[in-house]
Amino acid sequence: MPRKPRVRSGSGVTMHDVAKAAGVSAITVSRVLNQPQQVSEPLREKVMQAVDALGYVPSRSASTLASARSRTVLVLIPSLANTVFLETLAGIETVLDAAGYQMLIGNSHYDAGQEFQLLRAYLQHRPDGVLITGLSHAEPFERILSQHALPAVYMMDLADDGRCCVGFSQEEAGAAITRHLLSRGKRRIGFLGAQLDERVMKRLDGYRAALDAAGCRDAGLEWLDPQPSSMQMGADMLDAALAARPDCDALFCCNDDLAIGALARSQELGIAVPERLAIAGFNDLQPAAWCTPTLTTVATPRRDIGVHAARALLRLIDGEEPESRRADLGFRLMLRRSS
Amino acid sequence: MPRKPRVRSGSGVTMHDVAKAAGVSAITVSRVLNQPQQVSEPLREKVMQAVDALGYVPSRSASTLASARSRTVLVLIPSLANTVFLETLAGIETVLDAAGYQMLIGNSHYDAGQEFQLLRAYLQHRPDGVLITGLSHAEPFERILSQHALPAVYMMDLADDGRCCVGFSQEEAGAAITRHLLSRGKRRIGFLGAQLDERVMKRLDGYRAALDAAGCRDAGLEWLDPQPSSMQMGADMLDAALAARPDCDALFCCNDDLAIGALARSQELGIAVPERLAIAGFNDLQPAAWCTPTLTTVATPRRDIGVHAARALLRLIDGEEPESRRADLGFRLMLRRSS
DNA sequence: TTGTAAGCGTTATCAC
DNA sequence: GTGATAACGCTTACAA
Repeated sequence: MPRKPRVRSGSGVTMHDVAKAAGVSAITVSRVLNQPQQVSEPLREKVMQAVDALGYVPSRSASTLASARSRTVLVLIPSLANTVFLETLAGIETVLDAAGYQMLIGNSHYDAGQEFQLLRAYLQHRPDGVLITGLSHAEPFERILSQHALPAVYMMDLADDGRCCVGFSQEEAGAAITRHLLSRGKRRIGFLGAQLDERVMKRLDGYRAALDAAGCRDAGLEWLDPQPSSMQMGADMLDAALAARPDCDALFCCNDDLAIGALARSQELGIAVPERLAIAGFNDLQPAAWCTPTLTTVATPRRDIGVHAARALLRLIDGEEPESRRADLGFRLMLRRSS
Repeated sequence: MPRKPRVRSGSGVTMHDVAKAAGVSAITVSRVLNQPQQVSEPLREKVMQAVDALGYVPSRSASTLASARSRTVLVLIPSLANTVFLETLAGIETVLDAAGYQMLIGNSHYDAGQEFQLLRAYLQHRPDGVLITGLSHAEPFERILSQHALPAVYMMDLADDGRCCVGFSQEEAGAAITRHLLSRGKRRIGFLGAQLDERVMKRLDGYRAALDAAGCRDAGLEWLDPQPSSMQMGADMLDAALAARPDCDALFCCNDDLAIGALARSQELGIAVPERLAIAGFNDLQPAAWCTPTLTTVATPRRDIGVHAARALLRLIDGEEPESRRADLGFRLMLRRSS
C-alpha cells in the first residue's frame, strides 16, 4: 500500500523519468551521462533527446551517496579580503572546472581553530580532496585529515616532511629582497610586519638571515603588529618607526599594503624615497606599479600555485603520483623606484 | 544473500553506528543533531558522547537526498579578481555561516552564456536559493530559475519589476559624482569606461543625464573599451583622451582601477590635478585613499549588500517575506584631492 | 518521547 | 550492450 509521495527536490525530473521517456532503463541513462562509450549510438541519442526534452539535471547528492565520490574539492584559505588568495582561487578554478570538479571555499580568517571547525563542517560534503593554505595547522586538523585519508595539497610554501606542496620559499624571498636593499648601500634596514601569520614570520626569518650574513642586523629595527594589515597601518607604522629610529634607512614591509601606506606617508612628510629611506613590499599587487614612486616588491606566482596545486590534487585523488610532491614555483624581485 | 559491501565514503562512521553505540535508534540520533529539544536530556547526552567518541560526521548528500533541502546557497558573481565582489562574498559568508548554510561560488567571467551554464551545473547540488549579481541575464537563465522555483535575490542594483533586490542606484551614483564635478566648475567632463557591464553602462547613463541637465553633454568625451579594466588601461585611456580632446577638464572613470592609472599617468605627464584635470573613480577601494593625490570616488556598500541579500534570501527560503523586496543601501561621495 | 518502515535518486554488482 | 536489484546514509510519515 503506497504512502503519500514525498516532496521532490529540483524540478522533479529524475533519471527514471528520463529512462521511461527514452524507453530504456535508468542505468542506461546513467551510462550515457557518465560512460557514453559503453552505450550504443542509437540509444545514446534517444537518451540525450529525453534529457534535453525534460530538462533533466542529475542530482549530485544521489550520485555522491551511491558512488562515494563527490567530485568536490575543499579549498581552505585564510582570508577572502586578500587579492593574493583570490588569484590563487582563480587558478584553482580553471583546473577544477575543466575536470568537472567543483570547489567549496572555506575561509579560516587566519585562525587555526576556525580552520579546524571549517574542515569538520565541510567534511559533511565528503570532498574528494583538500587544498590547504600554509603548512602549520592545529594538531586535530592534521589528525582529522589522516583519519579520513583525505588527499591534500599544501599551497604557498614548501614543506620538508613529504607533504605534497606547491609554492616557493617565503624565507628565501624575504632574504632576497633584503639583500637587494643591502646592495643599494642601506645598512639600517627595518622590517614592518602585520598579521604575523606563518608566511610573514618566514619572511622575517629570511630578512634576519640576510642581515646576519651582512653583519648588520639590529633587533631594534623590527616592528610587528598582529592586527590585519592595511595601508593605514603602514602609514602609522612608518610614523612609529621613524620616531623610534630616525636613523633607519630602509624598510622591508611584509606586504604591499603596508608598503603603500608607508610610501604615501613618506611623501606627505617630504621624506626622500629611496635616497633617505628605501621601501620594499611583498606580492606585487597591481597598485605597486602605479603608486608614487613605484614600489619595489617581490612578485609571487599565486595564480600558478593554484593551477599546479589543483592539478597535483586531482592526480592524488585518482591514486596517481603528482608530477612533483614539492613544486617550487619561485618568485621574482620587481625593482622599481622606491629602492 | 548479502552482496559484497560497497566502499564507504568519509571515515565510514554512519548514523547507525552512532545509534548502536548509544543504544538508541538512528532516528533518535538524527533528532539529537537536528531538533535536540525533541529528545530527552539523558538520551541526548548518550548520543552526543557516541558522536564524539566515533568522530561521526553526518553526510550532507544523504541528508539532502532524504530531506530535499541542501542548506546550500549558490552565489553568482562576475569575477573573482575584483575586490568589490570579494567583500560582498565576505558579507554573505557571515550570514550564511551563522545560519548553517554553505555557499557555492560561481564565477561567470562577466559572460551571460557562462552564467547560464554555471547555473545549470550548480543545480546538480540542488541549492535552496541563489544570490545573483546584476539584473540582466540571459533568457534561459531566468527561465530555469522559475522552472525550478528557486528563491533568488539580485545584488548590486535596484529592480523595478518586483524581483527581490539589494543594492543602490548605479545610475543615480553616476549622476551624483558628475554633478560634483560640475560643482567644481568643470564643464568638459569626460567618461572613461571599461568592461562595459550592466553597471558601468548605468553609471554612464547617470553621467549623461547629469550633463544633459547642465546643458554641457558632449558625446565626443566618452571613451569606452569592452576589455576588463586595469590601472594600465586607465593610463592608456588618459593618453588617448587627452590626445583626442586636450580641452577635457575632468574625467569620471567607471571604477577606481582606471582612475588610479589615469591619475598616475597625469602625474608623470605633469598635468595639474585637479586644477587642469579633475579625476573621479568609483567604489572607493583601499588605494583610493593612498594614491597621490588622493582620489575622489563613490563609496559603495558592497559588504552590506552581501549581508542584506543573504538575510533576504534566507527568509525567502523559509517561505517568509524579506524585510524589503527592494533594499536601497545608497552610496556616498568621497571627496578627496583629485577633484 | 521514541521507534519502524519506506523512500529520496543515483550507481555498483551481477546476470543475461 | 543492456537490465534487474540492492545498496548508499539519511529523514519523512506514521505508529506506539
